Amino acid sequence: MNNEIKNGHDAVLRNFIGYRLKRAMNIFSANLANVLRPYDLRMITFSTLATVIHSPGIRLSQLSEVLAVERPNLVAIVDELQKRALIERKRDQQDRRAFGLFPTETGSKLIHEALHQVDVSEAKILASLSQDDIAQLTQLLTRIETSV
Amino acid sequence: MNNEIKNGHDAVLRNFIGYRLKRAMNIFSANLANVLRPYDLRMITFSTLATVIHSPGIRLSQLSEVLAVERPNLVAIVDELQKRALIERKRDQQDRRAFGLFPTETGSKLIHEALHQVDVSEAKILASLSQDDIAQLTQLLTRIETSV
DNA sequence: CAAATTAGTTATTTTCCATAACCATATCCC
DNA sequence: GGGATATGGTTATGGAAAATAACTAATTTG
Repeated sequence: MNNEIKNGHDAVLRNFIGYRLKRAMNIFSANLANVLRPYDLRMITFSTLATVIHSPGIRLSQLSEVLAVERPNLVAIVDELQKRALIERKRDQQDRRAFGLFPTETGSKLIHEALHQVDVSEAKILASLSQDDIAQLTQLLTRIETSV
Repeated sequence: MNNEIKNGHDAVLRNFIGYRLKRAMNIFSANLANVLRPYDLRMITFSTLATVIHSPGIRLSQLSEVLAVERPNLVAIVDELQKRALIERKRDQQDRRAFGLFPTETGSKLIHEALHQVDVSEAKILASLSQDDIAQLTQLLTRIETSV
């Protein structure tokens, strides 16, 4: 209804790119949560599993750097995924402090299905943007990311 | 150093706009936290104060809608700002359930200074983008936001 | 006027994120 | 070789953020 009026109150904040990024991101993350619910995955378990699939043998500490999650907080995530038999920890024989993380067959199937669904749902959100728009957006976001 | 190698592990996730949005947003929000620290403001107190300045007399429930924060969670925020004498609650005489929120002189000065600093710091992050790039980005983000 | 709605609040829970401290193993370097 | 130092994973803990249920006072609706 009166979306204009309501949202007008945040006119000051709308001057900030950070604010707009957050609003846009909220749409994606709310959507992501919905899409992942049937798979009993959250954003962080999804990201973790997807990364392990892409980089089998990756270590928890590497995962921590890549996903920008503190090491301690990843332990429970990895535990959970292992308990559900989606990934497994294998002792590294060269460095016996470390584990390599590997997907199981189940985990692999699950994440591929989930990835596809996430893809589909993102496409819906972005339906009003052209391919060029999306490429442009991706590029701009990448430039922001690499600017630091 | 080997940023390429490390970040390469998230190649799967990089296909998602949502992931890139989150990464970009993280840069802004980490920066924002730093800029606001000297003012003893957090993102949420900053947004609240800025909105009250722009819309004096706004109600907590309106604020809740605008900022997408649950009502109960705003109570403590407003309490805090009021305790610090940055805003005040004034009973609405037409509707005596409600309060209007108004900035104090102190609050107004503080937020204007903070807003300026945030502006400056955002500009630094966006230094490598042209004005056109920024306009383009803003427009794309707005389109995403209004697509739902 | 009774019922339903709205504004604000309290209380509580869950999740998220960060920090400190620890054990086991590996590396450094004298 | 062996002690100091660093690294990988873990435990424990606390604070901040976000969500829900339920309550009160006041207003609106029928």
